[in-house]
Amino acid sequence: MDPIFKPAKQNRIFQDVVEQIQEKILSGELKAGDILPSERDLREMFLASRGTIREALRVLEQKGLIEIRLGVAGGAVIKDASPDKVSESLALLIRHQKVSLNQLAEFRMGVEGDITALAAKKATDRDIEKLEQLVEQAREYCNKGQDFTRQFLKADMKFHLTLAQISGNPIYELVERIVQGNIIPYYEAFLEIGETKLRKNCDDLNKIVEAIKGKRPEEARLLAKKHISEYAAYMETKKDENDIQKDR
Amino acid sequence: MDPIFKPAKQNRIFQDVVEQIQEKILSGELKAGDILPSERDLREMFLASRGTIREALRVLEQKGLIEIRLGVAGGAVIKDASPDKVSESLALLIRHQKVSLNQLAEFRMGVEGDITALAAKKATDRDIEKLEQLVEQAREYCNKGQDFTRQFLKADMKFHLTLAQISGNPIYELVERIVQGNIIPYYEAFLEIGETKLRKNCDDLNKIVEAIKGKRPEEARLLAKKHISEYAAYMETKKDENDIQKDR
DNA sequence: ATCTTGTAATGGTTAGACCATTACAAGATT
DNA sequence: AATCTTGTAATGGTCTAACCATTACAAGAT
Repeated sequence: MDPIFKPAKQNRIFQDVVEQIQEKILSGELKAGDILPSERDLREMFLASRGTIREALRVLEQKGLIEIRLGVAGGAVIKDASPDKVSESLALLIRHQKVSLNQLAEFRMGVEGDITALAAKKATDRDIEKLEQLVEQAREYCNKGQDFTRQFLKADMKFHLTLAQISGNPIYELVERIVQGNIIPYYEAFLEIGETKLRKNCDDLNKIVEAIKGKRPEEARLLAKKHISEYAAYMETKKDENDIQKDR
Repeated sequence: MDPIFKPAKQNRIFQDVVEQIQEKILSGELKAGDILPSERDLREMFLASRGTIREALRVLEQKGLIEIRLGVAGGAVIKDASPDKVSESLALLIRHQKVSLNQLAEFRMGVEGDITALAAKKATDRDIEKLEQLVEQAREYCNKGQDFTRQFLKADMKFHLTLAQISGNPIYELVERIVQGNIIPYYEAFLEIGETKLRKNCDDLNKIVEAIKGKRPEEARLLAKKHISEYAAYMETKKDENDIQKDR
């Protein structure tokens, strides 16, 4: 038998709906804040049943492209781009044990190094001022002792995120957000960091700022890598202690 | 008024279904290959309508946790963890945020450098053998002239992907796939690379392999960065030429 | 032994109904 | 006049019942 005819449509209808709407969003025809027609209107426009439209909306929602609002004047609102869903799926992968914390740390070492080196090249005086403020804040929490570990960690995260912003490349900012969103929850379980270690961390940050101030990218890179590396190693020992404690 | 009563359930039913099934998957109670009960059975188990069950299945499917098979003995099959969905959502973000090619190249320079340096540290004799084969193949396409640009580019991509695999860190492999999936489509529009440039590219790859063979990570890093950088710059000029041509 | 066909299970889709939530306007109260 | 209450209508959330499309498998035909 010769294949004279091509198979008639095999796609699921809701997928077609998803693609059409997604295309309009990505092309910019639909911007953040815009509201899609109501489910009943979409049903008429796509000539599909409401159930099918709703399945399409579930997919778009899960992709992070829309958000549903209830009530009159509600509906599917186009969302601004956000790294949340990337973070979510990465978190799923990690929970599936496909990626270890060590591998995440290894990746982070490379990326933070690149970010810091770039920041050292591009930082303006204003940027450096902001970094100094952040380090100052971190040191305050550090001086207040172990109880403020959480605040210190938040300041530390903010510091690295600011570096990513200074790098001027949104991809780095994105990666930083994703990594932070996935690493921190794991560490939060055992939130007790020795005071000596806290002080050491502060000194690290200070040195990094100094290197950036002096426009020495490669030195900044090495310092950042060392900072991450030691931090990860310390957390790993804490984790082991925690595991042993659990075994008892 | 005192808030004596808590608000009655406000969650959407399909979300509850998603969470219950997802939990069973992540806890390992449901393993890859297992099949969920049929929609009609799930409807009875969750005491929900089939439409609601189907909305939950759409979400789980979009998360990459299940896959739907048609026909008798079909149903929702639990999938193994895979980076596809991370890649997809990140690609969405990149398209949405309109990240520039230059920024993608800048990011790639850093990452490819890290990957190559890591590969130089970890490569086994077998790995190096494989890399040499890939370069050999690339050189063949290169010698056949411009018409084989596409094949050459594919070989070049394979080379970088292999480096990521050698690095032993799945995150790098993931990033490499994402970058390739997002960069190549942009370049494919103007697929004509000068023969001198092709040859230069081959030489680059050769040098990188040499550095890896000699276990010189930092040299390998620099070579890789230079390779990406020059490649991106060349493509940028090609792109400008193309734009001018369009304007006519 | 191989091909064909019927059967039943399962996902895909539809239509119509009703409930829950919410913005807003019209009316009631102060 | 200002504020509170209530009705109304639009919209998402859910349910039911039915039929279509795809597919594995068994029973029968060749």
